[in-house]
Amino acid sequence: MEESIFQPYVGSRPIFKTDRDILRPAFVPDRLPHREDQVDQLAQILSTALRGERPSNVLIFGKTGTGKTAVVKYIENELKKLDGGRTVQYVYMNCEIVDTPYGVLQNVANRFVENLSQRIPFTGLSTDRVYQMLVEKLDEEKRIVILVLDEIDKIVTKNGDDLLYQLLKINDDLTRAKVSLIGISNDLKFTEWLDPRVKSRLSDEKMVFSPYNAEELLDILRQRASKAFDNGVAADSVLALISALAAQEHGDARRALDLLRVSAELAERAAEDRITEQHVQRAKNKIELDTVVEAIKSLPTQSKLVLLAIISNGEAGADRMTTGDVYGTYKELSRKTGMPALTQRRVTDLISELDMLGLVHARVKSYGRGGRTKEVQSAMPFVEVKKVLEKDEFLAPVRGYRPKSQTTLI
DNA sequence: TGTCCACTGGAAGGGAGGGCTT
DNA sequence: AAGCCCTCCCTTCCAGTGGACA
Repeated sequence: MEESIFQPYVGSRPIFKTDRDILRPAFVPDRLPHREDQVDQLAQILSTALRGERPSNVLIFGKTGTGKTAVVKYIENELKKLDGGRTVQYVYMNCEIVDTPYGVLQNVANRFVENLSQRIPFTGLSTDRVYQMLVEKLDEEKRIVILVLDEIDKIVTKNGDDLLYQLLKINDDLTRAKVSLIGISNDLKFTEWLDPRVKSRLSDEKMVFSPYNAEELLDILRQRASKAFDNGVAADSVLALISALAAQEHGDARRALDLLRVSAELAERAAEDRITEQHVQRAKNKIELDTVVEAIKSLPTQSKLVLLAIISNGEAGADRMTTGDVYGTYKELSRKTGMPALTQRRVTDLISELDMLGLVHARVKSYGRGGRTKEVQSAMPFVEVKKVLEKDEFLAPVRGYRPKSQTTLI
């Protein structure tokens, strides 16, 4: 045991006092700084549930990392303390992960099924059947169900508001149970997509979470740091730097906490006993790179091919290009790799997806007589992207590919 | 002022893949 | 086994269009 590769790491004093989960965004602390008002407001709305009445539906708006989910989960914990989950039941559902009507109904219903064999399968039944099963399950007991739909805009933009309409009037089909909805969205304008009836029913109560400013972020960090670290590990100046950085990114507390956690991990790995500003800078770069690398890695092969086409054109000197240019190179690449080539229509969708992931910039532009098309540009350094893309086996045949200086690349 | 390009992006639908029901 | 259902990924078809140029 004396000579071990672990030696350098076991000797050093760990930086984290306890569990590093304290710094994860999903952790719900026993106090939410600068969200006291929202907590009060939501508690007031939901308190009717404790009297056995159905609370109003609530719509919560706010950008990422403004504490929406934290407040909702905090209230869930508090309700449980009081009620023990007997009459009030909370169901949390993230509609970005479960984003089909069938999926939502199936998931919610399964929360009320203990017997594994009675669980509703993830496919096979009609949506109406699943809805009926959900109604039956809910109505088995007299209870108030608070259904939280996080990222509710995702399900509306993809599938329309039929599901919401159905859920909003589910109480007509229930005799013993009652359901309230809490919708969480980071898109203020998403209600514009909704049918007016759905809109008014869903937003009995509205709450808006504004972004944290740097001082508020600092308070949050201080609170968490004092739990996660011993005194002196995370100096106030370091925390201030982190909150300043996160405040620039529209006051995202999740970002701030990630930065602090990764900074601490870097410090720990370097066997240092305190976090320095260098650690923070490095953590910032690491997080940014990791996010991009992860996004590219998890792309389907066809999207990778499209991305590679954009990068290749870029390397060939065409900084900006049209959809047609991308498609030309893409077709060439798919021929060389032996992948079936998708239609241009499909490829434009893939380009838009890459745009939404922030990997490329694409905006529609008119060149007058030259037509109207997307102008596409890589948003990332070519080398970095290529490094990741080249790890994909399917793309092996086109390693080192350069497009013919053909196209009319702008 | 009108033309006309190179697409855009919506709509509809097909079919493969999963799996229930009878 | 035949008949359904739901979702995902795509294709086909196509009306619509911003703006440089004639």
